[in-house]
Amino acid sequence: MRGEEAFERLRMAILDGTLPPGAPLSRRRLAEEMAMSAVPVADAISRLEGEGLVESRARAGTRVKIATAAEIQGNYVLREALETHSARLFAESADGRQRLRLLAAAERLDRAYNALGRQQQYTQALHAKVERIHIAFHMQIARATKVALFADAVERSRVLLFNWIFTVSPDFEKLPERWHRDLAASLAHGSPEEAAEAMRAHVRYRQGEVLERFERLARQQAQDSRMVRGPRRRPLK
Amino acid sequence: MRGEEAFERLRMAILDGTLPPGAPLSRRRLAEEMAMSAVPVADAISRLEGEGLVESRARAGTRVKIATAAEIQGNYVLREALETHSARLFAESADGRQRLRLLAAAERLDRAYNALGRQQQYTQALHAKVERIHIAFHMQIARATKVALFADAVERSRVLLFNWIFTVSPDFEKLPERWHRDLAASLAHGSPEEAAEAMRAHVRYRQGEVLERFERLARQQAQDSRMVRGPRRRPLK
DNA sequence: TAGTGATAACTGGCGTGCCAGTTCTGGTAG
DNA sequence: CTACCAGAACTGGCACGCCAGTTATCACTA
Repeated sequence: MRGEEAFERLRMAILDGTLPPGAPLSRRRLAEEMAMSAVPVADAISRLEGEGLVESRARAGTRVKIATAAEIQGNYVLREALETHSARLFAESADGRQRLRLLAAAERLDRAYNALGRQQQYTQALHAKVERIHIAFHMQIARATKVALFADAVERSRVLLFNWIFTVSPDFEKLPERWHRDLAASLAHGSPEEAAEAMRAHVRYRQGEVLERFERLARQQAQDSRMVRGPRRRPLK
Repeated sequence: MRGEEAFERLRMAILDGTLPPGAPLSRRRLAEEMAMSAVPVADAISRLEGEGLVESRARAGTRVKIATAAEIQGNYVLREALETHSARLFAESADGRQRLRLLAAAERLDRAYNALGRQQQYTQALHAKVERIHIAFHMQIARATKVALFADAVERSRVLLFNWIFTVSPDFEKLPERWHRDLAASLAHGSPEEAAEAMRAHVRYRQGEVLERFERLARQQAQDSRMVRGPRRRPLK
């Protein structure tokens, strides 16, 4: 029971940005914060490591995983495979009610993104909120297939990027006005092939931009740490 | 170190059929067998549970997961998504050497299946050996993409079924003579679309048969356990 | 014989504590 | 100031042992 609680709380903290990539996860400190012993915390961390959310080096600390550009790239490849099939299955077999709900969800999601684009400045809290709606939209498609194993795989792949994407702040004002509404229309009214192709374009759409931002960020951070390696290493957090 | 060892050994034992679906995994017994304490074993089991290979109920025992028909079905859906994309990427970007190697691997794999079909009787050891070649063939396609995250996802989905499939013994003599050679030819010489469609057909090929066998097996086992529930429950192992 | 129930054996969850290895800190020498 | 290094502080891996809850056993009853 306590192990489950530790797992869920840590997972949530990573996903909502409370524990950003690179944040240290000390077994003892977390155990104290959650009012339990170190054992269930260690088990939770071990499971999170299995999901790829966390990285630990024996006796040298555990931190929230910092993705490499290659891993971001890989995540997009994986998602293209999963979500393209998800779209195909949706177009093949979703019922009328599911199609209508998807169109409505796309409407809400686009509104949220457009509102984000009109904000004066970027805040992670707002970004996190909209990304949660975004993930819900895609999960609505995946879950309509009624195949739990498949929907779970889609969710895991989304969750990985969901964490990583916080380290960049996209140009929200440049996103297409009808970004998801057009996608939803293809899924709801198009053939399976059209739905799959629409989703493929959708997944690929921001891949290049995100990758480029990540690489720039990684170069910058490498340079930062090289600069401080002269006199002394900086305490990471 | 010991935890890693426990994890790998248990994983291997599940995959090669030493621990078939339903086999009990007692923390203390395994710890004794592997000459370590219960902690690393518990951690390994926890991670295996995260991968879906094992199922544990608090204070009532842990066993190797017995798949339901719905999960088998879901596994095929997931694999269709992953492997279809895998095939597409292979056709798009594999180099000449990789294509030649794939054709050769298909040749070997078909020979192994044909040999299995000529065997007088089914033995699990032989089946396991051929299935390992089978999985290696598909991983050769996935790894050619050079996308680790994606190849790992393909492997995980394969591994799940790899365990479950042992509970049925297919009609090996009815398998197509050139089952994988034709697939490999499509991947090595066809367009990305042709490759994807060939893989789709390949994945779907035995899905129906496997599912039917599983359902029949499940019904039979349910009936068995209902019969012995009259006088006394049978010790499961 | 079949059914029942007390109980012994066993299960996974977890608290405590030690260990060897890594990282951080502050004092010292140049 | 900078470079260095010894020791303090902290890290994750693991052993041990207890606990509450589940399951198997077997004498006993009808």
